[in-house]
Amino acid sequence: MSSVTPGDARARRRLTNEIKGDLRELRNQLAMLNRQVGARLELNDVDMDCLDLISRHGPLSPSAVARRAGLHPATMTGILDRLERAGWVARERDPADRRGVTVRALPDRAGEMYGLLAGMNSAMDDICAGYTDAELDVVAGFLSRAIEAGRGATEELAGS
Amino acid sequence: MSSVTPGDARARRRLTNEIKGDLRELRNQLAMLNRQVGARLELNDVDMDCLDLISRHGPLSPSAVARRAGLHPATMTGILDRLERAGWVARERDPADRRGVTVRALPDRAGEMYGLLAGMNSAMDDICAGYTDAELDVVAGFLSRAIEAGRGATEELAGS
DNA sequence: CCCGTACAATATGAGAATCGTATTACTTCA
DNA sequence: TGAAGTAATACGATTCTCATATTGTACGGG
Repeated sequence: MSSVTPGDARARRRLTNEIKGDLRELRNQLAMLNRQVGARLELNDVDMDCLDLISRHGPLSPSAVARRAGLHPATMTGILDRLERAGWVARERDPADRRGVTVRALPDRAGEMYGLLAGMNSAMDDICAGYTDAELDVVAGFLSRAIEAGRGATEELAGS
Repeated sequence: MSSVTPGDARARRRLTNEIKGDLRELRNQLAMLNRQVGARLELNDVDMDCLDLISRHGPLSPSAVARRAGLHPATMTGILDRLERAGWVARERDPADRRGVTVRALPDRAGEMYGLLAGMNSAMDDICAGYTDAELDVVAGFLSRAIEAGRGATEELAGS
């Protein structure tokens, strides 16, 4: 990311708006992909989101997942019940604080989901293969920043 | 997008995987942002998705929205009832085929949602402002391709 | 022209999910 | 020790989803 070239301000504005629109469209498209995958696995929409959170951000307490996902703690109990019954996660009592529970993603069924996402996965590999290392760096940096912006905006709304 | 530089294959693989992970995380984060916005507007999660589809892809028939969103047509009736009651969309009879209905997004309440997304919006403006035109082109291209990949993967799952 | 078939949207009812509140179990601090 | 606070969950009322049935409309063949 080098310094900004002045360029044509109008064209630049258009480009920025295009990117913001694309981001919204991408979110929607990926949500639909998720819904299809979830349907195959008999997983609820929200359940997938939570499973994703648990898989990515390590063992978490139910309330931590609820906070991150913006859901009511009581709702989380139901979600975890379903995920646990279907063998996606395990609940373990926190040895340090016996009120607490930590939820851990189990590797067993992960392959099933991976299989359903294989098409998307290889499509993304193909796309990435068409870029130079430097370009991929730009994209990766952009995505990280966008995630961070999303987190910030979410917290701002959640906190007020 | 120029031709690929050989570079270090291992580092490249790592970079590609990072991007794929970021994409999943971004989806999740934006889903949470959406949930917060939806909560403020008393809009359901799915309702937001459908409203987004209708806003972006012009007037659509209920069944077309249902197909795109991967939802049952009867579910769509309920969703549109809620959206219509709250003044987000309008149903109009299709003059060409009187069995049909077309759903159109109304501009009235769009500003409310825009306001809630203002934080995210300006954060993205800031992020984009830090890139050169050429870099933004790379990002925009990448996003378009990723959307297309998502669409393809979704259709593949939906069709089978 | 009319009838049978096909299609779009919606009504209806059964099952499931969500969330506010109450409850139980445990910790922490006075 | 006991009072207050916290984590998770049980429970019930409300809401949502979806399979099926129904209504209204189009269209092609006789």
